Amino acid sequence: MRVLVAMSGGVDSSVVAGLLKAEGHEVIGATLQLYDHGAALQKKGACCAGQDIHDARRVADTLDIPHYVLDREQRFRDAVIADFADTYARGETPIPCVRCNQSVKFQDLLGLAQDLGCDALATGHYVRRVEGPAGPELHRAVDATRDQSYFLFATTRAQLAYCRFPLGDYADKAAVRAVAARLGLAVADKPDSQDICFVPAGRYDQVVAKLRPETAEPGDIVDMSGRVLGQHQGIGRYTVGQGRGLGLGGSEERLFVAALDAPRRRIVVGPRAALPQTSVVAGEVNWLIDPPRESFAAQVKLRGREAPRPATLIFEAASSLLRVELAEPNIAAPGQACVVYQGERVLGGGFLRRAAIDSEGAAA
RNA sequence: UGGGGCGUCGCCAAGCGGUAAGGCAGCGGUUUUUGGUACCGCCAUUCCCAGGUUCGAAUCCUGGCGCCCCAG
Repeated sequence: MRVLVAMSGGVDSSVVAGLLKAEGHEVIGATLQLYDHGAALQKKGACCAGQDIHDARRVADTLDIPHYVLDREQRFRDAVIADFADTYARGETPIPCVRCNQSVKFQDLLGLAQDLGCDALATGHYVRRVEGPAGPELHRAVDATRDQSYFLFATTRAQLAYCRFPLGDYADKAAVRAVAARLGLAVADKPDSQDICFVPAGRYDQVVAKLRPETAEPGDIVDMSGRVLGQHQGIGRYTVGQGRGLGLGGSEERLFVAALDAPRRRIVVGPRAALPQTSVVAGEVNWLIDPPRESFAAQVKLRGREAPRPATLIFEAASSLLRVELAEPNIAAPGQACVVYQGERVLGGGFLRRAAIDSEGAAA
């Protein structure tokens, strides 16, 4: 088949291109230029700009496949970076990787693939696409430590049907690197990417502040009864559940961010034990199954690095809200993803909405 | 300017003559396609200042300085 490979310039997507080529497919490589060259060059381990574009091109040359570079800076700014800042301004915590997957990757790039007459779009994500009785299913990667299914919950069923994720079955990253080496790819030993790709210096509160200055304005840090404990230097530097960076000393018990009150620029803090919630609500829900009509038991993952945990869910079709009752109370940060799993399979998910504590917890 | 109390790391706080606990904050790191969580490491040669007593004091004495409280 003819397949378009999203090549970031990193090891993973390079190996995907190499594997598909070796399997005899007609492979076309595409790399998106998403943000400023100059800034990106300062940073190691980023993707989608500068050096990475060169790396992708080198790999394409090595594999002898056509390679296209598409300038999508404007689109990326609008769909990912702006949302990133806006979300902080609302007092929530964004997941840029999900927004990026939702827009430039699985919409734009997928559209390009179709325009080029491709049969599929392949990426280097660590997830598995499993053929089930009712069509393709999205499953967690074999290597649980690298699984990226959390970031792909918003993928539509149509997108999933068209996508391929060859790395989901690999035991670990070392195995992937071994393939890169075997194929003679120059990026075999390239460091893994990490952090947010579009923030060169690793200080993204500054990036956010440039777009939404109010996120860097000082405000009160209050306890759950509204008592002022100190000052913060901008709501954009915090997320619910965070313990560091508050600068509040003197207490015996550590204090964590319980809620962000954007309108009043307040940060509500409390002891860790006061943070977990039993009920959470998610919006912008996407289902990879037929939308459930009745409540059901499953597992949910509320943060990228935690394991899915048992919960009972009910989807309100009318309001398109997913209501979740957690078996074990957990900390939920508005803006983060609430991904629904059934064992290894991703059933769907949404973005966490703010809970009552946000408006009531910090009574004046 | 009578009486009482206190001054130990940014904050809280052990120590009561034997050569500075701990917690919080902070810093660094590990982990990680989101700076959460978690975990690891670092963090007062010095105890408000100056003398003195002692082999030896943050711990005892004297004098300052600075706070706080009760009286006026």
